[in-house]
Amino acid sequence: MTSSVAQTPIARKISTNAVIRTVFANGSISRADIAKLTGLSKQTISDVVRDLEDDGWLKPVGQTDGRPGRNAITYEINARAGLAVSIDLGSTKIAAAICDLLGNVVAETKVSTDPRGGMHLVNQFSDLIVELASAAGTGADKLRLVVLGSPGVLDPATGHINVAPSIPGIDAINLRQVFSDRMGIPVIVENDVNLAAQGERWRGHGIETNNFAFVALGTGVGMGIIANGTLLRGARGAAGEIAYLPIGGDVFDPGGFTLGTFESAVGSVAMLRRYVGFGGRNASTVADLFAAFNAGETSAAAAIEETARLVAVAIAAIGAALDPELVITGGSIGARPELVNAIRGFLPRCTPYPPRIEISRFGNRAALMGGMGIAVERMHDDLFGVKLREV
Amino acid sequence: MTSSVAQTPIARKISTNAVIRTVFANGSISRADIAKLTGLSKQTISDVVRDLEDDGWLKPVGQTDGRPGRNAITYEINARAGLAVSIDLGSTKIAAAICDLLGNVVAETKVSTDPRGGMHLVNQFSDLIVELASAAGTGADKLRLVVLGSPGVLDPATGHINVAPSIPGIDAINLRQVFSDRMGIPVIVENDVNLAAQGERWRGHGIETNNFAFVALGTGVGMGIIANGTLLRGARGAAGEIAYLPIGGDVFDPGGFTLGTFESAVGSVAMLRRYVGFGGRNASTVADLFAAFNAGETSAAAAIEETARLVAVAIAAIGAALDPELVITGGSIGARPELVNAIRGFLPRCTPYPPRIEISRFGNRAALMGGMGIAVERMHDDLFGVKLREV
DNA sequence: TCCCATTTGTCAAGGACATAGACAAATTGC
DNA sequence: GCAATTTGTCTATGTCCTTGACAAATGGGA
Repeated sequence: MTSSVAQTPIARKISTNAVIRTVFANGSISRADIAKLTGLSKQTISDVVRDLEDDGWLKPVGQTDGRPGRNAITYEINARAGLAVSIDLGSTKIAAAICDLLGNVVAETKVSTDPRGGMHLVNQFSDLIVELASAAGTGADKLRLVVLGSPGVLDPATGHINVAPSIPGIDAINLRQVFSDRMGIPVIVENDVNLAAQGERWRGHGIETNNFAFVALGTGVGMGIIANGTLLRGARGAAGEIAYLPIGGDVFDPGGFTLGTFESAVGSVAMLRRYVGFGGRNASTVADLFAAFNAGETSAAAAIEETARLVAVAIAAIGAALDPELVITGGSIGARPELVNAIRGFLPRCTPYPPRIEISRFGNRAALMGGMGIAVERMHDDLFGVKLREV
Repeated sequence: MTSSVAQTPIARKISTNAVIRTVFANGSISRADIAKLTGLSKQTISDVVRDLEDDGWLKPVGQTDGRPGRNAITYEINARAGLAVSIDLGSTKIAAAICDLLGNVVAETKVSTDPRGGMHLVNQFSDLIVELASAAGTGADKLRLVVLGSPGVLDPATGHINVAPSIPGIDAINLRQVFSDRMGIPVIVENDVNLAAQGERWRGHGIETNNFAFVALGTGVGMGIIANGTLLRGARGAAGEIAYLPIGGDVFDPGGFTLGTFESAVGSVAMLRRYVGFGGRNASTVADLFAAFNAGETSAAAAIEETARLVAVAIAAIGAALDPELVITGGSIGARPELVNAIRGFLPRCTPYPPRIEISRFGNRAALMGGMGIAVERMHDDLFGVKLREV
């Protein structure tokens, strides 16, 4: 009788959520306008905004001016009220950034990966975060979340990395758990190519597309799939593992098991082997090969063309299975316009409805961007999400 | 001031939804137990149940007995309060059924498809529905929804059928619109293989699996994909159109454009051609071919084995792209255990993580089941769903 | 300069919905 | 027959939202 505990938090949550979303969508806005846009009453908006301001989520930012009538106080999101970390773990480099509630990058850095792997990486991440937080003028205790992109196949339930050939010792520990315990905040681990797809979805070519695929071509190959607007992970987290596509070789050859038939046919090693096979002698790296191509060398052209042909067939297969509207390419090979143009040439000859092909908007920052996108989305959910009780 | 209009329907909607879900999940149940399970107060449950009973959604059904304390009145869903129609349109047969809110079939029938196609089919559907409603002891006006499964590629937004080679004149009209106007209730049009996948998801092998594919093998081939627990349609509704997979032939051969490379290689026509090529002479239909196989004929065995090999490669490709936990096969060829056993033999030799393979639980009723599953789900959503206003 | 239309934001009253606790009614078991 | 138990209603109370009135603030024109 003294005081009821929490009777109907749901109605206020819904209102709060509506207010926050409106402010996110409209930037600096007055309470009167929020009321008009949400359809809620002025009174309710005033109450909700007061609470949000008291808790630091909104801040008054100015006044309307120049129109008849009393000036309104305008409010906007206090972006610094929520900060999160995105880390892209690569075999040679680690990129990391801190972003705020609006997705603004407030600090970013890049270092060499500790070659000892395993727990040493956790230490490295931890140091990196402290350093970034300091650069952002805040404490590590203000961070709410870490999103970590890593190569390898991840168990979607636990975030445990099952196969990560290029990072030593990382499949031996439960990276998500260990790292989360160390930092004291939630850690989300996601495949780096999946993150790249999310990055394009968030602020890249996929921003208006609910069905697309991000295809990474480099030393290895991989794919991130956005279908119905959300990321596809598959039953064991191995969706998009196109290394194993039965294209470019004999799938019944047991050699394809370990390396993957398609990866063996279009990875950088295969491309260079192909170049040598065609008589090329002036390239020991993929960059060299493309330089040779641009210098007019026919063996380089042949190597690129054959690779493009196989990639086009793979995209045709993906198109038949998933019907994407768009395929975004990235990675050291996939980001080369020379290759992509060749793919564009082959595609209409092997599939009746070729998807559009674009090169990643973010280059090698795509995964980092995706991590930030997920972090922002997750922060919004945690802070303002309306969760209905499951019965 | 006279009376407020509809201030906070959301709280009551949430409570109502919780009650309905609890009754669905638990069957015959007392108000006191609903209160315990939902965590809502007895008072609220009594109010909500009274409203639901007044509107005909719940009905009292008995009393508890044998335990100490006052006996409780138990309630259950009034299944007949919502009826819907599922229709599976095939090139030769139309199957149709009426089901109630709980998914019970209350009337079912099967007739030959009107060969004139087009508008004649709408007439046929309409007559069929009146007849079924009468058999179910109700009027057609009690029906809330029709789900229609059809071959062909459907525009996910409009439900318009773009390509349906086996049904004449059906791509010339907006079937969903015309049929819906005729019946005066919403019509959902969905690809038949997608519906089959939904059927397995609802009450078949996919009931506990969030990531699986239904592969239909017969005169044509097709696939329905359930990923993250929901159906994948793709950008143009063509997800799962594995007829065009670059497997079993040269994808750069323009002939594959119209028929589809994979379909040309494993459809029933290809299978019979292959049988003849191996010297077989005793089969003019696929059923004959399997009979010949079971009689020990080697050319039949060879034809089946080669088909199984190609299907296994296709499943490997699908596995690489989607990582399903399970592949369910159906269709006149895909439902044959002889073929599926052969596929199971090939699969581990061409992919490192072969998915489980099962034959459809419902045979040629899978699409009809899927339509009922969608209808039931949609009725629940319409009747008791909690929709938050989008800002 | 003054007044008026316009807009903002608060106040006050009232309704819908939920909760908690008291209590009557119904039932079993000793 | 009585105690224990369970059901379901009644009463009181609190939160949240809405509506309409109203004060405060502002620009524009007479």
